[in-house]
Amino acid sequence: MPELPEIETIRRDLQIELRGERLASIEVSDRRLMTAQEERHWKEATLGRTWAGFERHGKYLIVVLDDKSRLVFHLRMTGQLVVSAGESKAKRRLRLRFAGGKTLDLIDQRRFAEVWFRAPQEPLRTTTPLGPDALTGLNRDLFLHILKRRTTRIQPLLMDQRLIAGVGNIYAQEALFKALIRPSRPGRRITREEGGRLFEALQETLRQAIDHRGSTSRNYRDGYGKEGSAQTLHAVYRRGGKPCPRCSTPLKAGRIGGRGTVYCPQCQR
DNA sequence: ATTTTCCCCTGCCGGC
DNA sequence: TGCCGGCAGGGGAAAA
Repeated sequence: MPELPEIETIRRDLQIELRGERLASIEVSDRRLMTAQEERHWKEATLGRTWAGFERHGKYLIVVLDDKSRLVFHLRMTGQLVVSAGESKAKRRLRLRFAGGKTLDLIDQRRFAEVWFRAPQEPLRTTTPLGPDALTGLNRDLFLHILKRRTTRIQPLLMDQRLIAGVGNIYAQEALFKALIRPSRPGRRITREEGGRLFEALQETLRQAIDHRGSTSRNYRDGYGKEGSAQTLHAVYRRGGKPCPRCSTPLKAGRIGGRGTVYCPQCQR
């Protein structure tokens, strides 16, 4: 569910709410999240530590503690990180309490979210090596270089975290619509002009979504537990059969790489 | 090498 | 109203 704009929104919220806060307690209520041994290790290493930095790479959220150790979060499909002033009855997999009285809950309907602890000098070791961040690590030339000579279709290519980090199904579809390119086009068949257009479309799509605090179609919530409004901008995502906002032709729904995709057969070539 | 299928989970939605 | 299959935004492993 959450892609780059959603994680960025949560990152900013947590930075405002939790920077300088000291971790006072850890309650794990889903053993699938970490073993008892890992929980002991977390407590030993992080209790009493101050939360100093809030970073993001792609869809990973990275909290830096005062000793430079890090807590790494990946929310997968339905994870939420929600700060509350004190009490909250939310069903959660993890609850962190801070000395100042605030609470951070990891809420996660489908229980796919993951968390890791990383010691100060330890590499991040994300599950796969990540490509450059789609917002902060890309430029036009690098983007064109990534597309060049790749036979893979453009939509799964945009979503491949090893190549570009942060883009998921929603924003890949929206950027392709904005750039008037079909999701099924092989990367190598994208011209320089189209590639430049797609790069700009992707940047704009991500920035606008951040400005709207992310897309809530179902599960996503920001760091305060509130919905985003970027879903109001969606032109194609989950709109199969509905009229294209540009030409009114019915949008076409299909599957690419085992994932749903929607595009305008008239506008996107 | 690339692409598809299946799986990890839970809940929702549409169709019957 | 109730049941059931299909589907969901992530991502990895295994199979094709």
